[in-house]
Amino acid sequence: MELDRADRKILSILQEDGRIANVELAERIGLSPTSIGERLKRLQREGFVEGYGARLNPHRLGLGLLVFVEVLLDKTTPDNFERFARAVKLAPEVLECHMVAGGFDYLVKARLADMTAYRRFLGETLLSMPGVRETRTYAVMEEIKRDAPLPVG
Amino acid sequence: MELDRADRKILSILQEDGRIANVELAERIGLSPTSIGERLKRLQREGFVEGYGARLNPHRLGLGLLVFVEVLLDKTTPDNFERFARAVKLAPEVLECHMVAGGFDYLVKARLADMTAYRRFLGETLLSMPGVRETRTYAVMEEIKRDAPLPVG
DNA sequence: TCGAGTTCCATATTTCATGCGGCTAAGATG
DNA sequence: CATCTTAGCCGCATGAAATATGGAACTCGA
Repeated sequence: MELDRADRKILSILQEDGRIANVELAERIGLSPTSIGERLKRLQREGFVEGYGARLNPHRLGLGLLVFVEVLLDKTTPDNFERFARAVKLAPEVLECHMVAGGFDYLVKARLADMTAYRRFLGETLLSMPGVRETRTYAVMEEIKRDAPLPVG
Repeated sequence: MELDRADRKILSILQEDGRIANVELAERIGLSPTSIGERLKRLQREGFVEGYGARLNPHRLGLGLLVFVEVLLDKTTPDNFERFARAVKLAPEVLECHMVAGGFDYLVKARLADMTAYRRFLGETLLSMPGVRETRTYAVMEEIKRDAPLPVG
């Protein structure tokens, strides 16, 4: 399945403004609203568009601290990985978690109110997760680039 | 400015489905569409909602490789930081970039097609950025948790 | 008790999404 | 070359939704 120029434009615009009206989207691309609607439905059916979401301001919500945590597991039992993954998915503070190749096992991205909240999170949540042996925390001092759109062009 | 239970519910639902109809949002919360509309407009005006975006599937778009890169700068000139930040914002492969406290200066998150594309990106983009002294790359083997909603409850 | 402010709602108007039928162009087939 | 088929696009009509307006109920403080 190939994407033509119009498809990419649709995806690009929708990434920036997911609530744009179909008619406006159509005139910005140069096709009729009907065509755009059909294309968009196809893009969703084919799995290019997974959904839509509001972009919230974390600082406005009292989540002023962004941290990345490198996590090392005890390698003894292999199902430690599975249990750790399950625990991570249940923690609302954790926005992302990835298994990586290299000097550690998981990279965790989390948002919290402040350092006090982070210390509690580290002790009560992260270090209490099954199989966690060691963590290294990196607190973000400045967010240079945040949630950039995927390059579709 | 305080958020009550209805506000939080609006934000929570909109994070998951940014295109939900106002009427449906209203009945899921238990208020009239008019009230929900007023609240939503206020939430945008006050900066809680910054915008809306489509969630695209990176793998479907040929961006199968997710990497995190730790970057160290030459600390000689202070405006190196500023120039590096500018360069990062212009690179479409870079989805996030944060200045961190700890063993390195910046953490970069980038999506690329594959390792070949990453090697090109590393050489032609990252290492060519002003003031970059050293990088450590961590390729993601498995995405445990991706783009979780902010906890608003 | 009175007035101001806030929150909510019902209604009306406008705007939008969507389904349907028709049109055209490109490619396949005899 | 004629014809058939398919895909993509469009206009139009209909139903649904967003939004503006006016007004009711409630809170709070003077």
